[in-house]
Amino acid sequence: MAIIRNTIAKKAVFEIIQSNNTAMSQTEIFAKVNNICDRVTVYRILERLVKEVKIHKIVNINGVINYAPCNSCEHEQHVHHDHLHFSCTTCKKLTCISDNHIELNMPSNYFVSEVYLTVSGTCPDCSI
Amino acid sequence: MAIIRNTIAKKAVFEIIQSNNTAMSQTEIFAKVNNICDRVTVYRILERLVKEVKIHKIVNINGVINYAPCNSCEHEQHVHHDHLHFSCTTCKKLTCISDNHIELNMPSNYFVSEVYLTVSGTCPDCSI
DNA sequence: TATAATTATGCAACATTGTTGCGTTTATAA
DNA sequence: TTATAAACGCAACAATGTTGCATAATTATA
Repeated sequence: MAIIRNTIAKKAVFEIIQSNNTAMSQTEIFAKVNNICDRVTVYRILERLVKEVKIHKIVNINGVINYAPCNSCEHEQHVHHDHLHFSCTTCKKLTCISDNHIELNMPSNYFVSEVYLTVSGTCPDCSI
Repeated sequence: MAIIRNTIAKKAVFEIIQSNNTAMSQTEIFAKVNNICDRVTVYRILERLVKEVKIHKIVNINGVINYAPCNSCEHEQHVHHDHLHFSCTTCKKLTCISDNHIELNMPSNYFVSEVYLTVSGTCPDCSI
């Protein structure tokens, strides 16, 4: 079984994600690590953090993968985040918004592991 | 005002999307057009078809953009598709599934234009 | 403490997906 | 039939993500 190491770069990446109020892409995160580590290392750290369920992965409506901390969601087996993601078409920012639980009506034989509810539109900052 | 042309390549692309039971990526579509046209042309055709609301754009959980026909959704201003998208983690296929309407509980100042509900997991074909 | 094992990193190279500019071709209206 | 705008091909580029491999760093253990 793999032993998890908490390296300087990993701590820095996690810190950056947690202290931001919107979800961030790899590019944005890498821009903030200030060359502590390589671009590839950031990708690998993100992969590990996702696997450790410390952050989660969300795609915005343009297909760019974003990362957000797993604070609010005290998920049972990581199923059903009780929040939705707002993807602003103007500033491209992705924001987590708490919301009610979603009722699904799935046909049989589909095994559901995650629910992603993303809403696009204009965020308060851009609708002024 | 722009005049819309219905070219051979455009007809072919639309035909391919419509006759497939899962949403398709540009790569899959291009593989099927059999060199009628260039790779770039496929991108531009897809762009036009989206603008004409003949197809719509969905991202799968890996961030790859997929296209599906706008058959079922008799959308009012294209808001609220009454279906969800199932993104299979095994075969990566994206399937449209009809579902009930989703009730949203948005904070004020957020202007909602589109709702994307994507569920990931294992599809019937992969769960055997 | 020394050494082995394994985890994490850097670098280079590559793959995939999507975009832009520009000259040419083609479809449509008059 | 011809003018015009739309669509196209090609080349080049940009952004994002991945892989292989040698090296460095950390942890286990002898």
